[in-house]
Amino acid sequence: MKKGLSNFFEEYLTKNPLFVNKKALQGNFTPDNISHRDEQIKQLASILAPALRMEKPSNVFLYGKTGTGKTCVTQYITSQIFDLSKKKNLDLKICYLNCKLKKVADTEYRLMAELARNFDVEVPATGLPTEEVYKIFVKAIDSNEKKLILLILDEIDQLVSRVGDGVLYNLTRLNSELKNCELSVIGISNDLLFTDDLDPRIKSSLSEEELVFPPYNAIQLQDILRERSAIAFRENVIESGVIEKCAAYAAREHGDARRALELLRVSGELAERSNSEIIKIKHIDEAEEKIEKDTVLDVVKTQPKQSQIALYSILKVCTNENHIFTGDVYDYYKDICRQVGAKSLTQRRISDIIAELDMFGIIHARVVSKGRYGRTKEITLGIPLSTLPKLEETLKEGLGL
DNA sequence: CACCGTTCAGTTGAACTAAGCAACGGAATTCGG
DNA sequence: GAATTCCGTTGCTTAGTTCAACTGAACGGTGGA
Repeated sequence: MKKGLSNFFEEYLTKNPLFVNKKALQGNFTPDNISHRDEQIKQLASILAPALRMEKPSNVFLYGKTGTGKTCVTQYITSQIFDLSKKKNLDLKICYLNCKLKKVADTEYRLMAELARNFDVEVPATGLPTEEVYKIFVKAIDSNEKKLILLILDEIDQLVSRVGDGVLYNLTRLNSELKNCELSVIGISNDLLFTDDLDPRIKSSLSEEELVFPPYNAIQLQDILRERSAIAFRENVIESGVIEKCAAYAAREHGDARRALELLRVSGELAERSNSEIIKIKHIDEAEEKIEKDTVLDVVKTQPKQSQIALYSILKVCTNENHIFTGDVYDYYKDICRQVGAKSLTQRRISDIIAELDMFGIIHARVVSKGRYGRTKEITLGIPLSTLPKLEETLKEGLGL
């Protein structure tokens, strides 16, 4: 047994790996050149260029669906600016914040607290007035030397939909309060119509410039995949047609490049695991399934207990009927709570939780009117049937059922 | 048949509450002289 | 007497609750053709 294991490891090491540099396919990788985004790069670069003269660049808004390169382009440009500014000894600071992350930047207080922490100031998680946190932040950045800050707010639409646009107003107002310091905001939004229901004053001051990132088409995705795979894999390990199929998959999903890359990476991992010398088309199908399963499980595991109970109820009710509504779920939910020994929340809250689960894409909840028989949310599962058993098992385990 | 008020089962927004936390200030304790 | 520690109070955020207004199409009744 032991012998077998060490043999296995030895064999593993002598095997020719498919990957040379797996990082190139991972989400946070910023490549040296980004294809099919020349226009956006040029524009964003020229908008942000004044930073290198220590002049405040205009505020910018970037729109585009997920995986269209918004974050990638921004990070590429800002890191270049940062490098250059370092060489020239400029006091330039770049803050990147993802507003979607729960418990990090999903309220005004937490956003400011997190910003302040970026400047090495400790801010308690609660207890202070938000106004006070603003003061702390201002004090932290507005020291004697002149300074320029580029604030990148990713998924800013999430923040605004949760807490309203007052935050943005306060942010823009901040500049007038700062004496030696200037602050530019780069807002990144997945929602193209985001600014429509924004206070016009905020809109005009915050989106002085706007950039739209169109989705990639299949051909462009292929280019990107080829480029990255050239870095990531050894030569000639990809069966012909694999790239094309990956691209096609992702193009179907509104041209999401991140997804395409992940698909290719996981395909590679699966191929390697199955001792295949090359990545074959069948690995893509396996990868597709695995990604779906993994992301869902990942999201579910990190959900608070109450959400898990709610989801479990939905799952259970769903297996019996195909059209299910909030009321059914809530009844079942209360049962489960009793079984688990958890305090059951009100229906009001469950309604919100269902909406949250919908946002994660695990379920689809649609408000329907059933005429005289009321108005409710119609809930359907948003995940493939193949992941159901595993999901149910995970939930059961997490809840101790 | 077309029109219209009623009705249901939640949805949705707003005000409110409890739990945790921080800061502030005064009281109690400690300490060195 | 000064410095330090220790509560108690006040005021904040946040998650969740309570309250109440609102919703929108099917139902069922009415009236007109």
